Amino acid sequence: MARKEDKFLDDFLAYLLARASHLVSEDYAIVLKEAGIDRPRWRVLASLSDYDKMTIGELARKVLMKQPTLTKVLDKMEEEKLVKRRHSKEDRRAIKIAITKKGKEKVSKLLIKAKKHEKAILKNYTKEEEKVLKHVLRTFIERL
Amino acid sequence: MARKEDKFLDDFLAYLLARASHLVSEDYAIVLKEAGIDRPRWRVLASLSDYDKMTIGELARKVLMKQPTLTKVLDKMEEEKLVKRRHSKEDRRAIKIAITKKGKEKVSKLLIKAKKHEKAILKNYTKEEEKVLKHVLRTFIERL
DNA sequence: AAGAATAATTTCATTATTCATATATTATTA
DNA sequence: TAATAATATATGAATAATGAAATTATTCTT
Repeated sequence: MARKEDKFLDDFLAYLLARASHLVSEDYAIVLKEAGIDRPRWRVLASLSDYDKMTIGELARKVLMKQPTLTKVLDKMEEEKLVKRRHSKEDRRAIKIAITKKGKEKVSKLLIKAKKHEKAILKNYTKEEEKVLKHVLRTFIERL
Repeated sequence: MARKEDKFLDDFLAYLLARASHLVSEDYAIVLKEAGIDRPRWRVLASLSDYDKMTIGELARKVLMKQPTLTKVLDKMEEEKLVKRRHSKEDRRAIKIAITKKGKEKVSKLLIKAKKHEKAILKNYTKEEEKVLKHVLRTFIERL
């Protein structure tokens, strides 16, 4: 058996993505564990640090969870005072999720660590490679 | 709010990977559903189509599952006659998993469809972009 | 205003996942 | 070589995730 690329999986995009994603986020999971937070919560807080006051539906798409799953995560996070629920003014069916002060404090340190972690992972690649990688991933997300 | 890249998540590698991976594999899940197979089984069969007779531990790493999870998946797949267990000759603690004729038949059509699906996803990108993307992903996997 | 659609929640049954541990085997080492 | 450690897999119980309905409240369409 010669080159890896001759194998199906080692040249299969969906697999390369899944595996790379899995490894990268598993690697960062150590940081999360130290901070005493799990992945769903981290994702919610990180999302809210970009877009505060999303509806639950919007947030569910961002964090790659099903809506009923997210509802339950938010129940716990609300109890822990990391997020708040507010009825949307525009659409009173919808609920806007906002991050609390406590939530912001928790996430701000993690954001810095996350960026450091990413830098470490990308240090062996050129700026150009990083640019292509992120561009392609970003456009996948837009198109799919 | 200007560009997406100014947001944390939209420039955060782990998130871009997770989301792209999620979307790509969700898109292919339609094909799997039609074929009446679920993701764990598909991953096992696809892995075995490259490397037949892996031990359970090796396979678990390939398919991104914990060993106990995989053992249970294999129990079902063995019952369905998609795979076989054999004691390893070199190490009698270990068990080698082999794909059966039925398993091969099942997976061969899916491999073709998977490649088609990938081609469709990548059609908007240059060969060079595809090369960089896969190279970076592959080296993540090797290094992490 | 009626009916369809949407947002979120709740419930329930099913299935999956994890953790810790058990068993068998192999490797190490004193 | 006997004891100990390490490895590969299996198992069982506890926990969690998922999917599919049914529910409530609200908004949109005509």
